Amino acid sequence: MTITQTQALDLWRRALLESVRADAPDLSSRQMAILLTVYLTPPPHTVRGLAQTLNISKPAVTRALDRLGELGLLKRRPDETDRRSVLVQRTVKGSVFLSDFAGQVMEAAQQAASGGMEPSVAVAGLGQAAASLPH
Amino acid sequence: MTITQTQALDLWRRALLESVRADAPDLSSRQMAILLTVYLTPPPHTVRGLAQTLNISKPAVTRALDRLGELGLLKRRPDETDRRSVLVQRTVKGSVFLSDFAGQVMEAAQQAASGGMEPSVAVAGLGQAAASLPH
DNA sequence: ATTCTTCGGTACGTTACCGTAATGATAACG
DNA sequence: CGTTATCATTACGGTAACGTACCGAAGAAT
Repeated sequence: MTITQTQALDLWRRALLESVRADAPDLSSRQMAILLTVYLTPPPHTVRGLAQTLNISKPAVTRALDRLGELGLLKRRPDETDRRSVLVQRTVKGSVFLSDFAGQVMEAAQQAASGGMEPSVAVAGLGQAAASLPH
Repeated sequence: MTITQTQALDLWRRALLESVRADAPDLSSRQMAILLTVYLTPPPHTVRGLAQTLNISKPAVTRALDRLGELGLLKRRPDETDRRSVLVQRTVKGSVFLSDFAGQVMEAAQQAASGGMEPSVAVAGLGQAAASLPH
């Protein structure tokens, strides 16, 4: 899967637009990153581990888990072998949510690849401006 | 560009992770959606138009433009022909920002396609759970 | 001219998130 | 044992976002 700069941005735009339009749970970047990490990365997942992976503070992870727990997209389970720790686990609802979201991204990818409708002007401008600067 | 469910989620995860780790301007979904819409969609862009496109309130757009303006990623220019309106315009800084971001997405797409490291277990679980429910 | 409509912005109260610092519980070590 | 270290969580103050409601300015209509 190799994509152009324009395709990358248009993919992101289309998927994000769907996500914003629907007044769905509106997760923050951190919440979404945690959710995806838990579902796509081998367990176990602890608060500390997630905090390190995302490079954010532990309380931020705790609060994100609170929120994702309320929504039923994730759940906590005490670690039997070390009762200080908490293991973050997947739920059916979370799987469905991510499955739906994946569908949106896939569709966005299709449309972004097929040109959609009007990439030419805007994209050309972006390419020029960005290429003309040392950053 | 046709991708699988797993590739879609892994792409999103990897790109998002980079974005979260770097303590970059940390834009909200709406802010990002506005930014991308302005850069990838033919002008003119007005507050009201953006509000309709994203299906959010006008004040939300105004505040998002305030923020994106502070960051220099976008700017407002009064419409000469109708001085009630404001035209949202691109900036060099915004172009560079999106160009960088596109790079992250492209890289994430590469890695997601090549399997990265350990998709098997987690992904299988997701597929099963999601497929087993009527949603 | 006087209304009516439409534009973006402001005011207000609410909600949610952040990071730092402190707390409680468990484990590990002397 | 007692102490220290390591979990996650809560407390706190600050910041930023939300939506509803309202406002002044500017155009359109009569």
